[in-house]
Amino acid sequence: MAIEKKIDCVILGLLSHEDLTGYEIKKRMDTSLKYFWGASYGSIYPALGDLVERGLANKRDGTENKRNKIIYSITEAGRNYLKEWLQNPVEKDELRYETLLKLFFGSEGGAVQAMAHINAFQEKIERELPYLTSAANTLRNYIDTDDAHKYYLLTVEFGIKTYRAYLEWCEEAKAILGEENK
Amino acid sequence: MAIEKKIDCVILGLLSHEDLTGYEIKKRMDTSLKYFWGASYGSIYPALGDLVERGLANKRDGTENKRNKIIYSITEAGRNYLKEWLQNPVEKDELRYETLLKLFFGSEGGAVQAMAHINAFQEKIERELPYLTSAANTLRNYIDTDDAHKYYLLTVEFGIKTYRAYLEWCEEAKAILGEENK
DNA sequence: CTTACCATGTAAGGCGTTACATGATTCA
DNA sequence: TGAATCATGTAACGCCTTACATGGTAAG
Repeated sequence: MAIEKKIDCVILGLLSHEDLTGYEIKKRMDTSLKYFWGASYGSIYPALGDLVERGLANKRDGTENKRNKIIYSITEAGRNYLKEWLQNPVEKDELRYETLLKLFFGSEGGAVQAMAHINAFQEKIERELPYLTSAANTLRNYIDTDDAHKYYLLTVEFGIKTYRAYLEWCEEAKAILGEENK
Repeated sequence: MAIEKKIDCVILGLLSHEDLTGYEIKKRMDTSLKYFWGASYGSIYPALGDLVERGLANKRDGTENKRNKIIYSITEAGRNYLKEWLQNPVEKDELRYETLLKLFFGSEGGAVQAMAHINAFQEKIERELPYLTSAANTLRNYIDTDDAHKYYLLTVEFGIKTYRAYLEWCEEAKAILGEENK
């Protein structure tokens, strides 16, 4: 009943679906998980070594024509560990919106500056939203081939819904700020 | 053009509106800012000392009938520092949704368990949303008394919009998961 | 031939939480 | 009188990012 380290759980979660290298794990984080989680190599590789040491994962050599490769897979113990974490209630969801922070103190910088932050935020969201909608479409097509797809879809839908709410807010926020500039 | 530490900026931002004690700063974080930022005493008090040392804030004794109290105020240098940070583009908005993480790996734990996580999330949001809407109403009433209120309102509206999107998603997510249970 | 990508890892250092330690006051 | 709130702070420790270090391969 130890307090599970999140990085371990993320990695085990990914390994529960397929065997992966550290590099591939990082890629998954930068694509599928990037909308709600992140990690760097500096935490992934040490965590992988740790997982093997604790018997929660196995490593094997997967070198292909001289390209160095270590493939990790989940063990029975690892799967149990993952399941236990999954069972426990969520401890906390953490947000750190620097954009909101700058806006909260916006009166110090003025409306023009605040507007610029909102625009930058809006552009970022508009740039990323298409990836989410196309991911959702792909997942919907394969929803019956693997149970896991359904769960992926859930998280993607979460992203889509919140991103759309963000965009609505951007328009409203700019309207509120715009009024005083007349 | 140093890379500003966020905790410094938050504190200076709060001090830019009014003089505060460390305790009061923590309270602001736990109420007005809690929807998009957080900090503990263990980071606030050391940061305050640091700010004073660097000439960005002043401290004075504010002891009232034996109750120990140190009141901090922002200096001119502090205000400039804050303004510079406010000017710079946002570096990153960070989310760490443990709920989404557990859902992403939900196929390992099954629909019932996933549903429980969604329900817990939903209840938390439903519990907090009323505070946001009432804060928004209050702010709208005082919108003309202080320019800063407008910016506070912006962040509260962000919370309201995203929270409503969360709730919509909860219903949809449960519907998707519910189908397979028939 | 050079850019981008594949691939693994370490070291230093920053940042921040948790837990602890202490004590006054207010209110029921 | 006990609980909640006001009030300040430190120490240990954990976790993670950034930057560095290295080298192979594929594609244009």
